[in-house]
Amino acid sequence: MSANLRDVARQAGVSVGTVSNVLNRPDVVSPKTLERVQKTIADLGFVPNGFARQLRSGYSRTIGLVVTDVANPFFTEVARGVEDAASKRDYAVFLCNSDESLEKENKYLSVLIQQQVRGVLITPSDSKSHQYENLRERGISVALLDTETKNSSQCSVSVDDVRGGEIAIEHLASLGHKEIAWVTGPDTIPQVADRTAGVMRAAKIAKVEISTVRVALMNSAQGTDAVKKILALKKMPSAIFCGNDLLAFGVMRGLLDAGKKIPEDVSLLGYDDIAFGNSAAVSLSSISQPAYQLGVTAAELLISECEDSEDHAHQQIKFQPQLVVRASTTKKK
Amino acid sequence: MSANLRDVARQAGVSVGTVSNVLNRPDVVSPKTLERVQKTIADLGFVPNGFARQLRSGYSRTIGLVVTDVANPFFTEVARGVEDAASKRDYAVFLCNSDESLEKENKYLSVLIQQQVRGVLITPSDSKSHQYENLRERGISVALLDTETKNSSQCSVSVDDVRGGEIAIEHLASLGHKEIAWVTGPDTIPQVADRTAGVMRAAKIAKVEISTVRVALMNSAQGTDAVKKILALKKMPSAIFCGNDLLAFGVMRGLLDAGKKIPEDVSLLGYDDIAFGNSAAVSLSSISQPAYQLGVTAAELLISECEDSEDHAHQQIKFQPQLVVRASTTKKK
DNA sequence: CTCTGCAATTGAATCGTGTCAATTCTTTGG
DNA sequence: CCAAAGAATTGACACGATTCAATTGCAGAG
Repeated sequence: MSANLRDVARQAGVSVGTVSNVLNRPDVVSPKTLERVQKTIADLGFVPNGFARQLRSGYSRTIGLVVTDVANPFFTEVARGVEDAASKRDYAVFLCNSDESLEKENKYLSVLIQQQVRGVLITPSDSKSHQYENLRERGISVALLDTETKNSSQCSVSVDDVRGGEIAIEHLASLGHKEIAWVTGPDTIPQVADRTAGVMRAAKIAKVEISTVRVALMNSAQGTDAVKKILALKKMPSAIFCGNDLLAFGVMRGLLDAGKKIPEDVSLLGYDDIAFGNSAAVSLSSISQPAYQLGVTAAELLISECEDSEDHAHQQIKFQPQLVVRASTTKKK
Repeated sequence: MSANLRDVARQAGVSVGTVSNVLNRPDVVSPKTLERVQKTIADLGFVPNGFARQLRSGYSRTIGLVVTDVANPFFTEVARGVEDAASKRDYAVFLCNSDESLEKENKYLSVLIQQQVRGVLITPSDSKSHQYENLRERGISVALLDTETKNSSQCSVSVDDVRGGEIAIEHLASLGHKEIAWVTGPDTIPQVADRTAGVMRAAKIAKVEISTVRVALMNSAQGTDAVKKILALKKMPSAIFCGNDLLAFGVMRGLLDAGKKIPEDVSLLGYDDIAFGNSAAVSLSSISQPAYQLGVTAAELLISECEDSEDHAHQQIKFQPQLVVRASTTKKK
């Protein structure tokens, strides 16, 4: 059996209260007892029992992170940010993967409630879902990640996806492209909806024609599938903009297999700017997002909300995306 | 405040013990008290407090997963497998990222102990570490992931890394390469050590000369750095074998930047066969591992150990790696 | 030498549930 | 109608850390 607080107290010749103070308010303990007790703790390999702690205090030190796709490097970067920030404040993170399915998302939220997490950071897989209110009623803070919130009753950390869509089209239009394919997932995904809005707005201004090609999931395989649909369009676009980089890699592969040259025959632009981009067959131009920073900021915001829930002002933080030009986009010939 | 067991007992006019029985062993309670208590529970919206429950029972339904690099798609595949398998048995997963640092690993293990996880799945960042015994003494099961164990006192699920190293060199040797660079991380990482062993054994048999190039971390950036060292070798190798695909992508980039052609000037072989491989500048030949399967198997094994710890026989399961030839390796000219 | 005030330390009570020996209630066979 | 067995219920204690009112120790002032 592993040591508990009482064992430490006995061994160090002090009371349990003092050991507890050593752990939670070291400043009230005299330096020499502090040192002695700490040594005993180390000797016995004592680690406080989280349950007991939580039972007494009523709160856990865990948060949940729900993302739509862990296989997407963008989200692993976000997750690293969240984890580093959480770990700094001694929180542990449950990572959950919703695969863009509302059903899986709800299932994981139930699990998180059961685990009594203190807060949840979530990338919604759907724009409207009332489960979050349910969480708040149970005293679990919720912050939206990579999605902007309409109402100011919650925190959110996002990147301006509308602007991202605009930047992309502005870039392609400035290279002379007039027919552009927009390959992306369902509009129920908030980020997709926003990027689409930006695309359409910029297209109107730049007088560019957009052909939308929908896929069910935003991964590489579906990108390759999408190429068939693109080639079947009545007019072959001179540029393709993809909803994320994974899709773009799939599209790239499909195009190359079909004998198309990038960027000579068609320009290709991705979204997320994941690290693999410059190792791709054709180095991929993309819209960059501060993924790690996004994760860190969101975790800090959430934890601060958890701990000072009284005088916490909800914030909506929005980062700006940035164009990164590499080899896959070029002037229309 | 939300209702507790005592409130329910008072309201229903029974003792706390009976309410507890209603929840956990309904068969010993008489039908009519059962019904009455259940109604009271519903009326008060009572939900048992998980902390207290777990404190009393001593067990949680969580496991920890410690990997050396979440940014590596190989590990995200493994993680997906673990999560799916765990979720099927109603376990939640803490994902921790050791970044190949023993210090971070130990810190996370400590956090996991605090959270009273039921078991830990770990990819050791170092071949010798006694912390695991410590976990077992506390009743936390430990299974090794992607690493073979020497002693049979624990479960492990791994891929035959020695054989992987052999396959790689056999492949390159069969293409006529006689001087091969082996680019990899420190030998303290068990997988690296095994692959190195396989490389050396096969090299001896095939009479191939190996130049080892060490990097500190097995990521893409360090791969690019390693190219300088390769180019500085007294004799330029005709083939390069990398410890994982991320390294290989970095090396690929460095070589292309240096004006080398792949595979004409130099063949390049990776390890892990991650999904990006066929989207790379030169489609990457690699040694494939069943990552998802690895995760599923490990999680199932660990959970079965947790639940029948008495009559559980430790197993060491070993998968076989497989050669996948794409465009980056070819006959020596 | 005593008194005061502050710092350090103590340990019993507490959080909400599970357990189990003890107790009460119910049933049944004679 | 009684005794004994079996079923149902009770309630004190345990789990392990936190809290806080009470106590002890100590230095400095008078």
